[in-house]
Amino acid sequence: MVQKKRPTLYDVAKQANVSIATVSNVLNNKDEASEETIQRVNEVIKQIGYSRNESARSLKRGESKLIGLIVPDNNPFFTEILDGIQQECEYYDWQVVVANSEESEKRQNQLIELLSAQQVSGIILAPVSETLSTTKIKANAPIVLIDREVENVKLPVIKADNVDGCYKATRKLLQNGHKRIGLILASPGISTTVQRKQGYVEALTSQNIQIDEELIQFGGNNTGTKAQIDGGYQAVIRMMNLSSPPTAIFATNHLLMIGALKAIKEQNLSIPKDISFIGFDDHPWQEISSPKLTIVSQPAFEMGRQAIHALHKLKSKDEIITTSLPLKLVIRESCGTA
Amino acid sequence: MVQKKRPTLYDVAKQANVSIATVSNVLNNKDEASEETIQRVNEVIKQIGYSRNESARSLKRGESKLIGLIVPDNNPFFTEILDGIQQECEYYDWQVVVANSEESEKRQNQLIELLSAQQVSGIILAPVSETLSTTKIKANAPIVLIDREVENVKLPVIKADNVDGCYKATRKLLQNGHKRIGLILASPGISTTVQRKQGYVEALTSQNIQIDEELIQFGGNNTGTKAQIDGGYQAVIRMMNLSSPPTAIFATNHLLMIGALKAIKEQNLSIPKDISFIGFDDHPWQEISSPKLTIVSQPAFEMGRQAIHALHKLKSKDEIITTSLPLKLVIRESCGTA
DNA sequence: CTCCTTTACTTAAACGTTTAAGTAAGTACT
DNA sequence: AGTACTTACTTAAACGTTTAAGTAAAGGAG
Repeated sequence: MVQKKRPTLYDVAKQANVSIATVSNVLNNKDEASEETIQRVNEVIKQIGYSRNESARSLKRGESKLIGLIVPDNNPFFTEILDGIQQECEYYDWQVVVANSEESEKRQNQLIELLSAQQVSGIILAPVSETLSTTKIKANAPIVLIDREVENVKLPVIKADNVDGCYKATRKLLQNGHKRIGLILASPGISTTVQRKQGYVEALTSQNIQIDEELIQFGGNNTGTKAQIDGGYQAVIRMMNLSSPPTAIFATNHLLMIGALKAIKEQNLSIPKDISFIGFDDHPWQEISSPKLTIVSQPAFEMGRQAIHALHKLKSKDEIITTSLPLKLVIRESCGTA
Repeated sequence: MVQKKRPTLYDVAKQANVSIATVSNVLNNKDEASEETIQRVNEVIKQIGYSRNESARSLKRGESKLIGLIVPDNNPFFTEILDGIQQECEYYDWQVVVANSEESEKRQNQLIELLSAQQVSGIILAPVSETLSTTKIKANAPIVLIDREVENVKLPVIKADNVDGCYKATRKLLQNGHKRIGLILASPGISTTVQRKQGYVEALTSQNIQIDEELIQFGGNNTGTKAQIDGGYQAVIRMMNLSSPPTAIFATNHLLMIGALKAIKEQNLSIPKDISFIGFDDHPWQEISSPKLTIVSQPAFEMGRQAIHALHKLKSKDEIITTSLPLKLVIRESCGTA
């Protein structure tokens, strides 16, 4: 694979009869060259097809034009976040390196290292654990947390208002007369789980309904699409086997929801006649599901955008922005009355 | 944002009482140091937490440990490809920069430039147009095409066997007695569209059935999820308004399929009783759709893996690998008899 | 006319690696 | 003992930028 050598500042400088410093100044709009020279240099650049060697620049500057994104998996929620990040990065002329921690803290910390070694300008991190080892947050790039928070760590975080979103969903079911509402949660160790449970609990207690721990099932101790779906499936099976099964179910993430719906279908229960249902995350296929599902919808794209925004503020003004974006309850056809 | 300066080779060298060259050799397993020195250097590295400045290395080597992935959008198919790419990159110690061309050739070529400037070791490209401008394939990084091919370009390409896959799907419908089969295609300008149409045409002509161009509808001239879904929707509407509407429909990508199903539902047609249906791409939610859909399934993850493999072969042996992976027809419940 | 400032540059060092070339000591062979 | 090879290093240059410091010429103020 023979690759032509890319032209350098020297090539441009020679052709334009100036020093490399001048070319560099022109490239960086330093306004220290005459209009005429700027013109000439730019012409040569275009003519010989010069573009900057970013490795050299990064070396000198101590910072590349890359930002890192670390997600625990590539599910559609994080893909939508990536979308938002990419759009916003365009403005800052950043490129995104995506890495997958696979819900492993060890891997996550390796990735922070690897990205730091690339001299990334910043890292957007959806952390896997509740506690980020303090050694690691000294990574040599600024970090913004997304989706999930960690305790005792002073970092910007862009998250959804899980408590409120799940409060609203649960209240909706309560308003429809449900008293026994099954809650399906993901892994206990992450902040979103804690907060989603909290919203559920607050809604019930505000109506003086006792919490029945049997109705709260964790379905996401394992990683991987299949495992998560199965977690949701098993959670429903367990609930429906209770002496007094729920009349409504709230699944608090997308994969859990799919598994839950599968179990409901297999049990020959019809939504919303036999059981009411609220799911999580809106996706195109829901337009054709029947019944159309009432869901809690997350502003994933916007979260991505805001994360970049927060990263920029952190870098330029040392400002720590923490944003909690509202969750929307999209009411469709899956909630009946008890 | 005060960042501690990262330790360099010098820091390691000083502490270990050797020259930076020796440290470098140890780091790169050059086997030119005594066992004792290797030990000592490695200890110092761990102790002071040294890790290589990849910008400096890239500058010297003329190549970074990054590879670029350019996709036309972030739909789940490409996300699964990314998954495969990431898994395989682990082995080569590469990281992935993902960029979105938004189906724009201009943007795509900009991105090739930008990635080249990052000194990427290679680029995996799902090209937007049938013809890649020849100037551009001279990018200073080796390129492997994925999913789509372009004419007259000698590059490795990892694709699905679209002709065969769509032949099989169409034949299935023919075997079930359907004679008027509606085909919904994406944008005419990409190779996958051409090939999927070809598979359909071959299946029909092998049964001596005349092609009715009215039954071949393009739904994907526009970019964006909504637009694609709408394209599938409109395609069905147009078909069903024909004097002699189809008795079966084959939608050749995921978003088109969702739109098509939406239209079918709105027309109060029931699958497979009133109309038979074959879709594209398998995703978790299909487990809970009713009826369960017969679909053509793409090995996206494997395509990602193979792309990295092909890239490596291209770089190390200058070998141009072209792979056409089989498409699988997953038969479920959406095909009835005519 | 002299001095000062501004403009439009140039020079050269530095960023942190890799690597070719050099070296000094030890071992092996004749 | 002399030569040749091996081992285990070191030295120094180079990769392509950015940028602080320097400079020469022109313009303006007094």
